Amino acid sequence: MVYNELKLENQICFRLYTASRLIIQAYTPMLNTLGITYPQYLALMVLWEKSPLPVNTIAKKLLLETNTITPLLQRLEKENLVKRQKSEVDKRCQMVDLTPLGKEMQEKAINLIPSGMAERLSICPLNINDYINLSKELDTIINSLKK
Amino acid sequence: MVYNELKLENQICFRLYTASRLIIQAYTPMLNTLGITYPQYLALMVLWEKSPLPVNTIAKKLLLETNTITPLLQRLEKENLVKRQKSEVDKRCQMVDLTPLGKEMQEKAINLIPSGMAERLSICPLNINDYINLSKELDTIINSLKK
DNA sequence: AATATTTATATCGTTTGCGATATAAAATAA
DNA sequence: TTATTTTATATCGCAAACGATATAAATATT
Repeated sequence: MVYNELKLENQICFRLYTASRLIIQAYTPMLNTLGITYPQYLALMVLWEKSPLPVNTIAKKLLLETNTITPLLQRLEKENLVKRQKSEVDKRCQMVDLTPLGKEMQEKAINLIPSGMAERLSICPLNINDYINLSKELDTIINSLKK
Repeated sequence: MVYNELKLENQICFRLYTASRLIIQAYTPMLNTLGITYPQYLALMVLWEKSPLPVNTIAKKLLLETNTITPLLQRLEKENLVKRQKSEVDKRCQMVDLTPLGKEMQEKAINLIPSGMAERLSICPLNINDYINLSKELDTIINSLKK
C-alpha cells in the first residue's frame, strides 16, 4: 500500500534535518581551521556575547540539556578556550568564562566565517527576503515546540 | 567587540539545527511506541516506498554516507525489521529488504504518526501555504549544497 | 532544626553523523 | 591477461544528542 504521508518527499522534518546537516557541513572547513566543531562554535558565540555565564544559561540559550553541554564545555576547557569555576555565591553553579585564547578566536571567526559562508551560500538562489521569511517560520516552529 | 554576524539570534543555521532537533523530539514519543528512532524511521520510509534496495541507494536518498547507514541497518536487522543479503549479480552490493515485521510497521506508522504530528504541530500558527513555502526554501538550500 | 523538595551539574549508555581507513569485488587500462 | 582504478560496504574513533540516573547544594516544608 502507498501512503503519501509516509513518503520522504513529503516530510518537512526530513528537509529540516537535511538542510541543517548540509549547512553545518558547509561551515566545517572554516571551523576546522579554528579547530572547533559547530556546537562548540554555538557555545562560543553565546560566551562572546556575554561571559562568564553558568552552564545552565548557555544550555537554555542553545535549547540543549546540560548533559549535552557539560561534556562539550569540558572539551573546550581541555582546548584552553574556556575555563570553568564553581560560583562562590551558589556552589552548585559552574561559571564558564572565556580564556584569552577563547576571546582571540572571536576575531578569527569574524574574519573567516561570515564571508566564507556568504561565498558558499552564494550558489543558493535565495534572496535576503527569503532568508528573513525562512527565519520567521523557523522561529515560529521553535517557539511552538520549545518547553 | 560586538559582531552582529556572530550573534546567535542572527544564525539561520542555528534555527535549522534547533527546529530539526525539536521536531524530531516531537516525533519521539510515537517512534518509541514503534520501538525505532527517527533516522531508522527515515530508512524504513525509503524501503516502504520500494524494496529491496542496495545500501547505497538508501544512503543517497537520505543524503547520508554508508558509514552512517550501515550500522543503522544492522540495528534494524537485529530488531528483525529488515534483512540484508549480498546481491548475486554484484557481490559487492548488500541488498536490504523488509521483513514481515518491517512491513507491518508501516500500518502502525500510518495510524500513529501523521495524526500525532498534526496534533503536536497544531499549536504552531503556520498554515498550509507557510509549510509549502518553507519546503520550497529548504529544497533550494538542500539542492544547492548537496554534491 | 530536621526533613523533603528543587535546582545545577555530572555521569553513563546508546544511537547518530562523519572523517579516515580497510577490504573485496567489479570495471577499466595496459 | 595482468595491473590499476573504481565502486560498494564495512570498521574505527570521536563528538554530539539525549534518556536515565546520581550527587551536592540550595530552598521550602513541617
